[in-house]
Amino acid sequence: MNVRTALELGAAIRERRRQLNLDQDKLAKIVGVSRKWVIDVEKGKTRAEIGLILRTLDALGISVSLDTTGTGVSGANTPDTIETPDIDSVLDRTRDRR
Amino acid sequence: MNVRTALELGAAIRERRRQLNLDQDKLAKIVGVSRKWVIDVEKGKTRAEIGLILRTLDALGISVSLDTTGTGVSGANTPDTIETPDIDSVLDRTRDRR
DNA sequence: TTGACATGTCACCGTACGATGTCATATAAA
DNA sequence: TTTATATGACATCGTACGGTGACATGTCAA
Repeated sequence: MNVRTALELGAAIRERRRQLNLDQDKLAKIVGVSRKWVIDVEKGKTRAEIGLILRTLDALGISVSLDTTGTGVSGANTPDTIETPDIDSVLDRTRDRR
Repeated sequence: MNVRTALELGAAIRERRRQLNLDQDKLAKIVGVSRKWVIDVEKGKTRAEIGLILRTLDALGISVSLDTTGTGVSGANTPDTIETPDIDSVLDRTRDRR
């Protein structure tokens, strides 16, 4: 499953937690966070700490893998075709994702 | 590439940034964070905000995919073999990952 | 050498984190 | 009904966030 936002991440965590028959309190104790934190994260909190998120995913048996999507920001940038990244186009793709 | 810690994540971000010939300042401007933030994250900051991390990965053309690793916390938990998750074993797996 | 650039460190500040504990709804079983 | 459980909302508090701007290295080319 691909994830691009905190909302999707929260949904994945919640879904997996339920698969494992854990309630928020049990998961919180396992991960070592407060139940409030679990609630917020499952709701898609964007400012949650990455370390806690990773511990949560780990506890739920969810592996995280990264992959470079084809070209990246502005084209391949192979050694002999170095280009200055086009900041504007990047901003277009990044804009309004708050 | 699999990621389990903020340190590995930071390394991946740094590596990809360099692949794209971006300096920390350019990446910071693209993502909308300070250069200091980029420095800290690349060093493996565990308390960085997940929303900013996701925006950074997105800007770098790094896709994030989640996958449930086989059994998960305490066994399959198929509908007719529901078990109460063994918290102790989970704690064993989660312990000392600070 | 000088100059420009990339990276890292530092102090300051406003803001929000995450923990704790309590209360309010459900929902379901006794 | 009562009881237990699960989820969510709320206030409070100490701590660290992330931004800003300045300064210190290091590297590399002119």
